[in-house]
Amino acid sequence: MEYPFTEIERKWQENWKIARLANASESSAKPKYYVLSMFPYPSGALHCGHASNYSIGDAIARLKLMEGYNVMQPMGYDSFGMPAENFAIKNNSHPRFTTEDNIAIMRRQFNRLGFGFDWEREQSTCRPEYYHWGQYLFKRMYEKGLVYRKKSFQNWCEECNTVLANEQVEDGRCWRCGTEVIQKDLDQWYFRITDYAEELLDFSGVIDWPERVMTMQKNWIGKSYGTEIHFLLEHSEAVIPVFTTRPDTIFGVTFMALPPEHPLVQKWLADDPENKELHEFCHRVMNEDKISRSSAETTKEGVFTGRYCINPLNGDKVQIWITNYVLMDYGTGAVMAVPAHDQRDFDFAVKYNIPMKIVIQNPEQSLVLSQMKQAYVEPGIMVASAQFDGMDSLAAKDAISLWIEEQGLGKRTATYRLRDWGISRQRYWGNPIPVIHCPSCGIVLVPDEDLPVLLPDNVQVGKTTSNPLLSVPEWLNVECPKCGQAARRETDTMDTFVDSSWYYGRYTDPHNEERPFDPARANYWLPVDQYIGGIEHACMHLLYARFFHKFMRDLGWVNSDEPFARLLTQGMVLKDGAKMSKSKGNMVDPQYIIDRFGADTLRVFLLFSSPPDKDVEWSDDGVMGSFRFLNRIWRLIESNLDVLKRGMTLNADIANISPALKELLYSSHFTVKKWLDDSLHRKQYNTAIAAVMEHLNHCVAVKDPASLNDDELAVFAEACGIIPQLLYPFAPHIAEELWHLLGFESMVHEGGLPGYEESYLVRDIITYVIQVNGKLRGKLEVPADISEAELKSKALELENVAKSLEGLTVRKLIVIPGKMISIAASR
RNA sequence: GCUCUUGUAGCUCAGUCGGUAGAGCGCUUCCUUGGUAAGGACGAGGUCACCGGUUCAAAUCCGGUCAAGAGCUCCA
Repeated sequence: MEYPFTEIERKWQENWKIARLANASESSAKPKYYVLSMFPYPSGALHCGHASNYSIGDAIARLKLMEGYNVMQPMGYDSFGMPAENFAIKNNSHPRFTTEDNIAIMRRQFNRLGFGFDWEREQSTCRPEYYHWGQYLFKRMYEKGLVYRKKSFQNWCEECNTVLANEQVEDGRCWRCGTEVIQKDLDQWYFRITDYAEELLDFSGVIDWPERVMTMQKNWIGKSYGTEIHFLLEHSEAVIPVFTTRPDTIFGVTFMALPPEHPLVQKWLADDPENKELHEFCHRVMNEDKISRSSAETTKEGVFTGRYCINPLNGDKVQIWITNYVLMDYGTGAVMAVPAHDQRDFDFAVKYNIPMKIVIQNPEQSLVLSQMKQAYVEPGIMVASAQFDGMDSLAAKDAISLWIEEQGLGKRTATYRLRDWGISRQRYWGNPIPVIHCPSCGIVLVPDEDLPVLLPDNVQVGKTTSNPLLSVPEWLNVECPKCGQAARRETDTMDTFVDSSWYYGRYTDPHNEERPFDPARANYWLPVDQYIGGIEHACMHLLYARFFHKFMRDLGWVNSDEPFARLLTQGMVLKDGAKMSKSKGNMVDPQYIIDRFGADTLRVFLLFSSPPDKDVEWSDDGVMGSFRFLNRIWRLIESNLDVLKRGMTLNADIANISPALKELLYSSHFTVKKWLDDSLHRKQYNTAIAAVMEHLNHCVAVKDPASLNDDELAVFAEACGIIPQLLYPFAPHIAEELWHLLGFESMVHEGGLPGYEESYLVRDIITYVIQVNGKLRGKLEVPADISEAELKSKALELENVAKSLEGLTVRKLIVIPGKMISIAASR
């Protein structure tokens, strides 16, 4: 007989709704706990990955509910973006409709899984009530000087008429239409995230983040310390600032490497239209897509400009080359090349026959220029470096930097790998940037009272090759809010990562019509106590959200430094070792599992199969195992209901119970202790569930409970009675039903966390293991209060022990209390 | 190339302070049963990837090797 999961799950989902279990309010005497799982893109029917991720969040939410917190667990949808637009094109519909349809499907399935989401706080980023405040934030950011427009080269597809992200360029061609991608100099909107680079490196404001994620962010931001030095252009006033992390090699500079985009290069090109070689080279390099351009495999190339600059330290004349391996947007966009001590410069110098100069000698084996096969990048002894000769190169770094500063030739500084965040997208389905372009006033922000700039509905998605917004004249053409002249709206929309950078704040005050959220309400809930999501967001979403939070803090809207105090990065659901995906055809439909075995079975399977931060390997047998586990629990309690109800009214006198029941008593208390530790502190729900399984085995081992005496019955009833509580975070429906069957009027979480008695964890008979020279030689069952002397003599008397000690002298006898005796013996 | 993670039963994974190698699934045998993709009992199955070190004692600590996976990789 299968337990009636369908009725049970429907019943308790209804009861929770009536009791408003998931609806959080700020007026509570309990301490708050904000559990948040990263919101999904509304793709329609849930897949196993959703079920798995949100099972973790719900387990945490329910644990905290039991623990007595005022828990908020909201849910929403990251509904703007290309996938939604493309989905609508494919289905010949409008993204607004397809998105809302999908949301309805997902909400229904979330409810079928029994997740305790506060639907009164639901957000969807494509709704005007939400994106209104994204525009408002954009404006505040603009006012703070954190938004700017910059012309820069972008991957551009002529056919689609849009900018492509780096990952949308495949072999130099557009991923959608296959058109060759060109680089186009475009005006794009940027957020000045680099202003916060330093602070984003500091994680002292978080409580518990995976080391891995923090390392990834630190690497991504990539702070490097170095020195900025100014090289003077020969026969000119112009200065070329360079950034280097190796000031100790400055005396070895033999050429200057500039990218074609460098302003000086651009000026020379304009001044010298006849120089074909230069023009052709620059044109070719600039039109290469960024991926292959910045790949280490790309062959280094360059052209000599015929110009020189002067090394400020030794007055050397330095050739200036235009190259394809220097990036305009890192450091100062110029590299002082030291071929003898940098592999990239070495490769380039060899190819173009540029001289090299050794300025750091290998103390092990002297370098000889003509014999060098690669650059010498290790530390060494300074040579050919004027007053620094003979110094250790590591010490020379500081000495030279100091000298440069004293001479006013430059300064010590740090550079970051992190770039400003380009947020412009030439697509329809995104949040419109609230800007109007006026021929006389220039860039004018849309006044707050005119927000939100609504996305027009009457576009024909997919019918135009360019941004569909360009084809809506009544939307596009407006009066300038300042001067009233005819003006045009900005047609770029914002990167969807902007929408997801502050949604956690909107949940705290979801219906505010005056502002994104009321600081008082936000500060009640924030920071998010537990955030849950995939590690793929380590350097994107999680970094952007931290940036936004710090910005909002600087505005005085929030009083915390970090948005997410604790972070859990969950694993994926795999099948046959690979991620479940439509293209692989290895999808499992969670709805089928829910219909056939129930939501509780699915949740238990997903949580039991591995720790939350590791991947789950899908297994039909594993699902069956979870289902059987719940059925065994059901039978245990349901078939002994009358006995159990009576037993729960009794108190046990442990002097009066059999050894078997004593073991059960131990199991109850040990299991609760382990469960509390696993679920609450270690967040290892798999082992917490395994502990319940083991405990269940002990309960089931009690045959014929009706024949137990009253003291034993009390122990048995306690052992069975804790199971609903232990099950609640993972399988809440069956837990509530069993709790209810046992006669409780309340809901499980109102019973609080289960407790244990330390005194029941002490056993009065202890099994000692005896080792002789590290080998197991015997076992000894003794009372717990035995004296050490007696224990030792008993151990030595054991037949096997005595035999293995024959002819040997005991050198050492170590007693590990409560566990074992180790005897070291030799001749 | 660099960094990190993992390697334990057929499978998925536990193993806390170094102290008797464990759960679930699967498997063997048996019992129950004309509601069975069911229930119950007993059991088998491990060189803890490999080599070395520390220790009375190593899956656990240290060093090395191998294998698998992930991230970064012209960042001056």
